[in-house]
Formats: sequence, structure tokens, C-alpha cells
Amino acid sequence: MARPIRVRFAPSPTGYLHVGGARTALYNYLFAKNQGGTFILRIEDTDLERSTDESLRMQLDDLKWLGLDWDEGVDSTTLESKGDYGPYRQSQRLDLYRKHCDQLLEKGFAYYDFRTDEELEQIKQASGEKFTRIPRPETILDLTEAREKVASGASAAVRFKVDGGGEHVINDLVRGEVRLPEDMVGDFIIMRSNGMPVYNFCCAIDDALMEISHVFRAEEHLSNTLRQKMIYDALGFEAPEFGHMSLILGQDKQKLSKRHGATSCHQYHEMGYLPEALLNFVALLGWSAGGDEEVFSRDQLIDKFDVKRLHTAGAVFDEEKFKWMNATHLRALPHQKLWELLGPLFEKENISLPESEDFIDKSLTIFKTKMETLLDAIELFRPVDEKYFEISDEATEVLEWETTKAVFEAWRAQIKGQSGMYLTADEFGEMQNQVKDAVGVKGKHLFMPIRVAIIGKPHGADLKMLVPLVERESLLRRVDKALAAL
RNA sequence: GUCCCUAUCGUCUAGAGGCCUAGGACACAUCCCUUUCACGGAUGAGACACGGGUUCGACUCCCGUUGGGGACGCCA
Repeated sequence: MARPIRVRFAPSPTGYLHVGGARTALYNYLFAKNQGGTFILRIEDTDLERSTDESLRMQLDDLKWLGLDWDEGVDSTTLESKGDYGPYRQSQRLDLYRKHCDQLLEKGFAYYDFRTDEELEQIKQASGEKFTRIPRPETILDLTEAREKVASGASAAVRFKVDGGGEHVINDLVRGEVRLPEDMVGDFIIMRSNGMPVYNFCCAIDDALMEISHVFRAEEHLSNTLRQKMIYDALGFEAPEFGHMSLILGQDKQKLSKRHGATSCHQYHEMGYLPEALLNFVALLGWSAGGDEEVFSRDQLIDKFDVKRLHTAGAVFDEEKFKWMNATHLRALPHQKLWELLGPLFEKENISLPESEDFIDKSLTIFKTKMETLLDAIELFRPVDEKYFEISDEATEVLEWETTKAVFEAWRAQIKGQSGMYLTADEFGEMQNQVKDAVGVKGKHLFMPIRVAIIGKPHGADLKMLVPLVERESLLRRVDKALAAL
């Protein structure tokens, strides 16, 4: 019964893509690609209150940024469905859900519940417990009667009737055998009183109709799997294979959420993180490749992915390690590619830099070892642009040294003595020695003032590498400013 | 509270009964490289939650305790 491999990622468009969602999408994507299957994107937008097209576009943009391309689903620009099982937005599949809901009603697997919110609330209050399952109503109207009542304007939700006696055993792809007793859940709503179907129902119908073969999702869905299983059984559908993965946790070990800080892909994008680093990092939260290696490209992840190596306990999202991961991917990027990513940032910050291949190569060689995120480049490159040269507060101590003024003056004389447009690293080394001899200082009393006269700070890039990036005339103007700051 | 899931260094993890005096990575410490800061290299400190079984042998299997998490919506 080898079914074609079809997996899906089914976000609801209510904001940016969460890193947990990104990991779910990634695992499904990796599984599809690794198995030669189809990766489907389905939009779960039956909650009219919260779902917006704007959010949908944001989610799609995040997915595209990550490079998790889908084979079937919704087109990211037109939002039109593409693929044979469409439409792929649940809000456009309402007739399908209604049809199946009627079937359940007719077969006696579901019933109309006419209780109002207030009544339900009262029942909860009366039970005295914080959590309580809503009991089945004392009387359930005969279907014809109920339908007439609804037709005459009464509002009613449709509930799935849970027998409660049995037990469902799923062979979870990551957890093994999981036994779910039916009385774990009460009669649950499948159709709201406003006529909109509810997640658990749509999900089951769509997974069946779209012939989804495997469902990888977070373990918070375990009880939903039970509900969906019962729907499959009632309708005679074949259930997909399930794999429930661990949750991503915050530092406090609670489910990662907004109060833990940055949790959306969009935020990390803005913070200068690379999509390949994000993918690599979340992939390792709950999965490992087996060996000692940890840094992988997307293609390597596809190649190495194996459901058997998914694990069961929750994983804390460690931002420190994520930074390291990002820095590692960033340094591995070809200079030309890295420069393209940096371009818009420099433009936004109004930092003007030479665009020659030579400059790009030299400057990135120096600076990329100091960058963890793309954003770090801003403060690194800013000193190269003369209009941002300024004496930093960090230089205060250096400016107070007795010998600093003499070093500045000797350095200025050295620059005057040169003629080319740029200095070479060798020339700079020689000039530094001349200053040393002229003033009679060495060590930090020599280097730090010179650094201040070039970048305005006593610490920073290797001057032998930085100086050749700055025009000689600019160096002169800088040392004059440093002298003026004394 | 009820049900379900889960338990190796601070964190992410390797470990599918003897290979474990438990390996790697991040973070941390020390040293080397470096006329600064980084990068890089080396070294170090650091964990099998606890109690019972099963077994010649348990980090690995079973049971229990404890801890952690999740679900209990006309959200997904």
C-alpha cells in the first residue's frame, strides 16, 4: 500500500511565521524532498476574526525567504491556488466541509447543539472546576427537527459525538506506540454556529481529500490527532501516518512564545540572520544528523534527514548558539554574495563605500571574522566612510596620555611624506616604525593613538588591513580631527 | 485537577545491553597565535533525576517516584 509521499505545512495566517512553524515546515519539506514526495502548503484560515490576507502574505514571504518552496498550494503573489487538489485555502473549501458535516449528522456521528455561550459558561461555572469538559446536552433533537429549527433561524453549533469508551492507538513515527483513550476529549465542535467549520474538522477532511500521506507536527496536537482519528473512522477515510515532534521551548522551558523575545522568522531576518542559518539551527532542535557535524546547507539537510533521528523531548532555543551558527554560515558565504546582502543595509544607513572587487574582497576578509549577523557590518564599515569618522568615548583615556600628541604629529608627518592614493600594508608598517623612532614610544602607547587617528577608537580591525582601504587624503583629515580633539 | 508526552554536561545533542574512565557543539576558563580586538588552534571544567527490578553485565529494557512539558476553546 505504498502511497505516494505527500506532506503538508498548514499555517494559519495570523501574523508572521513563528520559528516553531518554520521548523515544522522544514521537517515536512525535508521529508518530502528526501523521499521524492510532494510538499503542499495549505492555508488554515477558518477563523475569520484572526486571519487576514496581509498575514498570509507575511507568512508566504517568510517561507520564501527561508527557501522552503512548495509544490502545491497558494501562489505567493496572486494568492491563487496552484495544484490539482485545490483550492488550498480552507475558506474556499467550505462546501466540502458542509457536505461531510451533513454526512456525519446523517450517520448519527454528530449532532446540533443549541446551547448558547452563556449556558455553556454557566455549566462550566457550576462544575466548580477550573477545567471541565462540556457534557453532552440532555436532549438532542432529532435531525429533521433540528434542521427545521436551524432553518427557522436558531443558531446551533455541530458537535462530534465521542463515544468515550474506546482507545485509539497510533503508531507515531517519532514516539512509537501512543495510546489515546477516547475519554481524553469531550464532544467537540466541528461546525461553529456561524456556519464556519473548525480546525480539527477541516484538517481531517483536507488531509484525507488531499491524500496527505504523512503528518509531522508538534506534540501539542496529540489530542487533536485523537479527534481527527475519530473523524477519519466515522467517514471511512484512511488516516495518514503521524509524527509528533517535541516542542521548542524558551529559556524557562515553557513553550516558546512572544514573551521570550524574538520568535518570528521575520524578526530574525530583520536582525541580520541568514535563512540557511535559521534552517540549520532549528533543524537541530529536535533532530540530529548522527555524527559530530552540525553545520549543514539546505541540500545537506535534505540528504541527511531521517525521521528516525527526530526526538521526543522538548528543546530550549539557545540564542547564543544560534548566533554562532549564523556567524559560521555568514563566514562561509562567497564575498560577492555577502556583499549583495550588505548593500541594502549600507544604503539604508547612508554608508558610501567603494564597489571595486578588490575593495569588497579586502574589506570582507577583515570584517567578516567580526560579524555574527549582517547588521554587525554597519558599525564595522561605518569608519571606512569618512563622513562618519569621529573620536569615540573609548578613546578618552588614550587622548589623555602625554605622548599621544607627539604620536599624532609624527603620524601626520608620515602621511604627508607619502604620495600615492592609498597606502600599502608594507608602507604603513614602515611608517609606524618611523613614528616609534621619532617619538620614542612603543606598545600600546604607539598603536592605540594611531588607531584613534584612523578609526576614532583604540580597538578594532587590524590596521595593516584597514589602512589600505582608506584613501591617504582621508587619513590626513582624520589625524587632523584627532589633533583637534586633544 | 484529569489525561497524554517526556527525562544524558548550563544549553543543543551522540549513545539503539558490554565499544562509556559517556563523545561532539554553543557558552565558560586557561594557554598558543596576534605589536589591539576578533578569527583560528590546544587544553580544561562540566551530565546519565531517584528507587526498584530484568540480566553475567545497564545511560541503554521494564515498573514506580520525582521533575519538566503539552492538551483540556464555537484558536490553530
